[in-house]
Amino acid sequence: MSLQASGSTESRSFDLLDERIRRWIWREGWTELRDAQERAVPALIEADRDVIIAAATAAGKTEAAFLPILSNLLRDTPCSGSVLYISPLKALINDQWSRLDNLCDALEIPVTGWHGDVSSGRKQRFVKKPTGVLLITPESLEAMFVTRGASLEATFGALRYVVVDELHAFIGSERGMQLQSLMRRVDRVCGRNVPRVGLSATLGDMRLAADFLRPRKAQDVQIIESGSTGQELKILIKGYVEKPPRIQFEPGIENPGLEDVVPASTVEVANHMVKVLRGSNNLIFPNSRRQVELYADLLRRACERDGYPNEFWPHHGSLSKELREQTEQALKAGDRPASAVCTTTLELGIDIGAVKSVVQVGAPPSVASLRQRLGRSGRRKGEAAILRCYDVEAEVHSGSDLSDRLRESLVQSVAMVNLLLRGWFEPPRERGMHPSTLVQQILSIIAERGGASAGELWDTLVATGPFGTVDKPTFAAILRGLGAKDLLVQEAGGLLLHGVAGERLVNHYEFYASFSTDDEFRIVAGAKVLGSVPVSRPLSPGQGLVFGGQRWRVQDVDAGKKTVYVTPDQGGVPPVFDGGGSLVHDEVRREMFNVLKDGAPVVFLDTTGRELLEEARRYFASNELATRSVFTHGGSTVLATWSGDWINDALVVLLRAEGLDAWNQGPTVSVRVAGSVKDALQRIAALTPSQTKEALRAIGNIDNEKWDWTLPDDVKRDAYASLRLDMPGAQALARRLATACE
DNA sequence: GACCTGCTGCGGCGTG
Repeated sequence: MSLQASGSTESRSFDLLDERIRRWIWREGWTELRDAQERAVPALIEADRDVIIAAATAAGKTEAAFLPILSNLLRDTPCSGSVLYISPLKALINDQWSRLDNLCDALEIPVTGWHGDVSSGRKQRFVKKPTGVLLITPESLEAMFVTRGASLEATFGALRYVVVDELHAFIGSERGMQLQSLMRRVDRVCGRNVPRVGLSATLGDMRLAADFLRPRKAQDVQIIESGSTGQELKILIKGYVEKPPRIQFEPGIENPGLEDVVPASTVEVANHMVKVLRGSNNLIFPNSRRQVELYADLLRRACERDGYPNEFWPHHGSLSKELREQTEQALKAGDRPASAVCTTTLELGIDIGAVKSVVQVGAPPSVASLRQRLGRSGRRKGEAAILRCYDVEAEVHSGSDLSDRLRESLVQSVAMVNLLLRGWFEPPRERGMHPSTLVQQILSIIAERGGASAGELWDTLVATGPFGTVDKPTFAAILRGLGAKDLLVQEAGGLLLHGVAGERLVNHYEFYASFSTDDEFRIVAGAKVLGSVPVSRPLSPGQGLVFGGQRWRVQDVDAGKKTVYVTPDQGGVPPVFDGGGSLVHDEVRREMFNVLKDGAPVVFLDTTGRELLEEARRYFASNELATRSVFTHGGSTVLATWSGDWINDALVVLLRAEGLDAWNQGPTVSVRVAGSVKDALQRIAALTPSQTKEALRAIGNIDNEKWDWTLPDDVKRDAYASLRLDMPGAQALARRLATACE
């Protein structure tokens, strides 16, 4: 048997695969191995190194990893080795289980899915005979360490590979730190470094990804990067000027429709979408759950109005699993057109079939996110990827602020598309300390091993683990803090055990996730759970509600059961959700500056968009914003920083510590008090690192991550700064701005 | 105005 490699030389990799796998490939009717697959086989088949496979979506990454991995497992009959596959999503585990089971069934290799929705019987079966492929989430793996510490050696003794899917989704977050720590702990249980395999969409900085996969040995990670497909891209940004609602809200009006109370320009956008999207599958990203509900309702109404069956389905994290699956099914089914109005829930790799175009409402949260979204479109060979953006800009009047004058949202969209076309996107932010997750891992290791010494914890988590930026005094202070809160107690011999409070924390299932979530009310209609809303945004009886793509009225709120009961009705508006907005990167703000300074026409704007950009450029030029960075506007001193939010936020913190009322206003930072700004900037530029740390004391609520409440105050402040502020950047900026004053 | 992800063990009840 032989097979062509892509590029029509004979495939040598094919010959390396197990005969049963080669037979499976023939039966599937493959005529060649894709580039990434061809290169992955020799890298993985001996299980002797760490590998990253980075390739565009749908390039066959899963098979690239598993064909050689399974070939390796098949060297023993019956199969006695195992593979640990870690995924960020339960839905992805379910998808991958179907794909792998189809292949593994014929090979007599068991495939076990293990997450919160899987029965304990199936899990038990794997523990009894731990061979084959285990598909698991980081949280379920954490639970294994906490509740099955004594049997881990038996469970993972024959482990040959650890595969991490959607690697990029983990880098830079609490969950990423947890994953790194768990992988380290797996190695320790096995008494050797188990080869790691990272799967990802093309990552910008491969060194960063390698360093995440195998800290301290990144140089030994083999990188398999499969180039872009050279796919055609079609982009259009449509500009709109906001128009007031048809009806100003008055209590007297009976049941106004949503289309009457939202800005008329929003209805215009929705109507245009219906016109161009109907009849095909699309993804619509309006940036927030509230806007998702709003557009889902407007689009559904427009279909009803025109006498078509509905083609638009909502999808976001506060919808129940049933409603989300309904939307996924509609997209996948393929028997009639369906589009999802969604948040980042549909950005990751769950299987939703082919999508014709991607629609972005308002500026995207980041270039990386825009890129990921666009990767969902035009996946069939020869099809272009299509991006449609809608930007609604405020009507400008004499009192308008700078952001409106400069058409910030539209300019940000243009800047982000420019950067996308140039191949740039935000690198993951790796500077975060995440001591909150360190606390979780300390408590977890104590559960796993039935107690641990401070030295053992230091060794596993800091010296050879992912928390390398933590120094000894900080580590000791964290342990002392845990002791003071009765989370830890120390035995006479020095062994650390859980205190009463620690025991309670670890023995509850909420312990396993490294990230925190808000308290929520469930929304229930009859016997059906529709989803949830944050407790911080209460609903009251009688209120109309748009949710899950339909209209409801609140009948009753049971605060004890934390449940809101609704019945179908007309009218109402979508609920308000909580959530942190994403931060804009320095490079995006720099590009926005260039877009405004430039006179060059932007080819992917429509007529209104071009007019709006020209307006903004005229304002930019007539106020000499290309050269002036300090000026007054509407009674405030404006510092035009054109920096990202990490620098802007840090500058605000430092100005406030100087006693000035400052706030971050997007591309600029506004400072209210004139006159003394220059002195303040000069003082800020000269601050020592310990003085900038001191300035952090002025920040109020900095409990950011799940176990921050267990941390000493200054550790918490450092953690906050490492994640959200760029102090050195802000000081350099202050120096520049000080010289620009007057 | 502002995203997302995840979760065990056991008691109680009904059914074969």
